[in-house]
Amino acid sequence: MLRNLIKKLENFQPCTSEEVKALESYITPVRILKKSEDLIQESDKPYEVNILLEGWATRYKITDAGKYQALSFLIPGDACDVHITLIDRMDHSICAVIPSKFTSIPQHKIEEMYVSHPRLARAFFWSMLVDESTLREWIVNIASRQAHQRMGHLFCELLVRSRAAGLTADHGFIMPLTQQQVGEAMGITPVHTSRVISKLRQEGLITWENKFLKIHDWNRMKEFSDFDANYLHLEKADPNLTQDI
Amino acid sequence: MLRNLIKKLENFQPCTSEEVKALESYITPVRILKKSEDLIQESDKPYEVNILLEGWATRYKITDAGKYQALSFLIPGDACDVHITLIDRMDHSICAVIPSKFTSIPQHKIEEMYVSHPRLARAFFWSMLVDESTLREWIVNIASRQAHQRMGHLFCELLVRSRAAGLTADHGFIMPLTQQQVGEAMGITPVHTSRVISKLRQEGLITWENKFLKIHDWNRMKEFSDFDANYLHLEKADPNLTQDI
DNA sequence: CGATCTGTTGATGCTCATCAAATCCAGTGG
DNA sequence: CCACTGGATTTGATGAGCATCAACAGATCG
Repeated sequence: MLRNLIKKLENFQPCTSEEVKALESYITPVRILKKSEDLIQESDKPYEVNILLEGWATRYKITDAGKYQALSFLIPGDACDVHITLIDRMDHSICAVIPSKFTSIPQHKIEEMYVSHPRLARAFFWSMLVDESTLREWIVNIASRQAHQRMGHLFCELLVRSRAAGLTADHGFIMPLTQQQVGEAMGITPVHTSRVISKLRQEGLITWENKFLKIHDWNRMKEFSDFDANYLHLEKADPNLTQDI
Repeated sequence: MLRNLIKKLENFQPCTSEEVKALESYITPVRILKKSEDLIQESDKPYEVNILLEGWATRYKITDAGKYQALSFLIPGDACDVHITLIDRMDHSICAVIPSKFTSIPQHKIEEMYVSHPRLARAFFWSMLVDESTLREWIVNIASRQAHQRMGHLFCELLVRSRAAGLTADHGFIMPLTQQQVGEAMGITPVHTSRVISKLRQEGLITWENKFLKIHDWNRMKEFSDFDANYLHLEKADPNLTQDI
């Protein structure tokens, strides 16, 4: 059940079977969310560290002007910040983009983990650093690249992360987002998103059908999108994750 | 010497004199950086948690296309991620924008802190969550607000953070950045930055002279900029920090 | 006190938003 | 099984926001 999470953490360091067991003992019963249902909302008090088991989710905020802004996408194995319970109110919401299954680790189990399994705790800290690094790269992406590159960059990221979570091994992966949703992440309108994607298709860089996205020429796509996976901190992971295999 | 850092951490929870002493015992000798000198560069291995004592700094990245993108500004009292030493290579650089003084806490002292002063460690974790939240708000700011609001929002943030670090108490604060530098953060050119700022001045929202920025009408500025300080997580701090005092 | 950095202003063009309408598709109910 | 419905995507036309190029004024500094 925690397959993808463990696969992901093992990109930082191997997990012993004992650690896996400990992790399994921490988690709460599965919570199932329908499409478009919020897991937690801005201004809610967080009591546990959520983990996505199946499905896809998005972190988002809505501005006063009513604009919806996606902040990151969660894929199976992604966990929220281990220290999140320190804050009183969420500063953003998390929503299931398709029917999804979540579990969580309650606050007191986290503290138990610090003490009894510091190695495991470190793996979660690493994961948190990667999340933070990813936010920085999104700022770079949105602030300083044009829409075409920006979109390509997002697709590269999602491919590498899907590989790192053991969801795919080649250049295609399941991406159950609508064009509008990827546009909301990159700060462009659905209309422009459509134009950008049709351009990527014309260039022969991707195909995207039936929720399945395939990157045709990884090296050309990386160059086109100015993508460098350094920010995902997979230094200790299988180099194939970020290469043209 | 750690005055601003302690002031900042106390917005989360009070520090005992014993904790202050412990913190002081952890830190390394002061390192002085000249203007435009890098504290650490992308791809360097981090060995310690840096803390800015005096001056200003910026986190930044440079894209393949040669575009410089600022990712956040550091003011006195700001610390880098407590877990940063877990990663092998920095994903961004940090540069002094004016002559600045830094100190740091070495990796092994951090681990010592986890054990001997968990309360202190928690305050650092909180600070890290705020940094992450701030990155998310920057994404919202850059992706979904226009340049005028974006700039106003940045100024609001810097004022509240300056107050939270005990650097100012009213509506003015020292901001030693050039227009180009704030533009680099907001993803706009120096030319457009100049136009945006002259508009903010015309509207009577700010004055900015001799590195001193003053916000005239806090409530009007907040509304203009769609600024809501929730993301800085000052829930337990003095409410005046975010109000029109 | 020249040289360089910083800020200002004007003119022009590109990127992307907005408005509008048509097509395609999945899901629903009869 | 088919007609209906609402969402998702596509395409076209127009305009706003910001980039870019250029020139100049003011500030800063060795």
